[in-house]
Amino acid sequence: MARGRKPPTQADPVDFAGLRSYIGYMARQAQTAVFRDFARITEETGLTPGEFSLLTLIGANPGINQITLVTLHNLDKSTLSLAIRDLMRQELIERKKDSRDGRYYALRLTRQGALQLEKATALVEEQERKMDATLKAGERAQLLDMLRRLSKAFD
Amino acid sequence: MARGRKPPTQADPVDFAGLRSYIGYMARQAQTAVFRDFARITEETGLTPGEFSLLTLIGANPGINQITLVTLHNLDKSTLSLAIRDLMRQELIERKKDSRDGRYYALRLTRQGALQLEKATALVEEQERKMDATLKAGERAQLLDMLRRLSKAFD
DNA sequence: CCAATATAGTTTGACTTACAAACTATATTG
DNA sequence: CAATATAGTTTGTAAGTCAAACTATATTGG
Repeated sequence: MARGRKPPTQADPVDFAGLRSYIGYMARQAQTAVFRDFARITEETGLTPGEFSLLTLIGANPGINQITLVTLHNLDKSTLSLAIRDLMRQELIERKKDSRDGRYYALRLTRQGALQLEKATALVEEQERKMDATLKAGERAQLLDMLRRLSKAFD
Repeated sequence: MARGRKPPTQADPVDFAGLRSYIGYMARQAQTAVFRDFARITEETGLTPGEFSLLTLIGANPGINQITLVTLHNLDKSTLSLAIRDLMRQELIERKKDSRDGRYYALRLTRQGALQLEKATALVEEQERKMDATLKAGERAQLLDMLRRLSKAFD
């Protein structure tokens, strides 16, 4: 073994230019790292990151409608419509027409949905602990607050 | 005007459950907010966020090859191959075979690429200043450092 | 030297996520 | 009741991603 190889990539150190001083760039790097790690959770539960947060919101707010979810997540309503359809097909959520206003659906978790959400939540908490390991005391709260402010900066 | 409407979405406050205490969730929210805002930059320069960071890296490291970019950005080499093809078609970069090892391409910005990058960089700096407006003194450096540590947590 | 193996990069196919526009259906109000 | 607004669906399109099979070039043990 061990034939036909060369130094792993570049011998010279790479110049990141200003890239690493951009919050936009670093936020993307962090976010894609988290998502790559989430693949493990997806394997075990069948839930993608987006599905996980939708189920969490529906679980905590039974009877919530799609348009509310749309504003919370800043997605297009057509995008959400497809996501909801998939969750219905997987029988993780169910819905019925609002009796007072037939334009709305009231969304709820199914028994199976609540179960899957519970499993996924445990794994997500684990993932969060892994992140905590890289943070000092108090930094988590600070980070969350800064991220919240950043999101609001572009409203 | 003003007919057939109702309260904007949900009257009751929404329960975010644990969602807002998850770094994973908040990082995604912040990142998508930044990307939505980047649309303005894309309109003016024709560059997507991914193209911007590729051009920045190529600009700062003339002669860099694709496999190095792949490891820096954690993408699949096939994904990068397509991105490079598009940048070539737009004539923002050019490449020539490494004379010592014909498997490598040496990538460089074209004159046009350097120009577009310069324009986009100015707009990105502006975007960063907008984020700074939500941060207190010293927080930017702290945030960048935490994001860097998070990325490394999942290596 | 050359066969075997490793590496750089491309092509193709599939999948995911997203948005926009046109549509259906229901509700409100002048 | 006609006009308008809102909730949600369908369809088309595009970007971004990965994986596998492929081409081409390079290295090295025997």
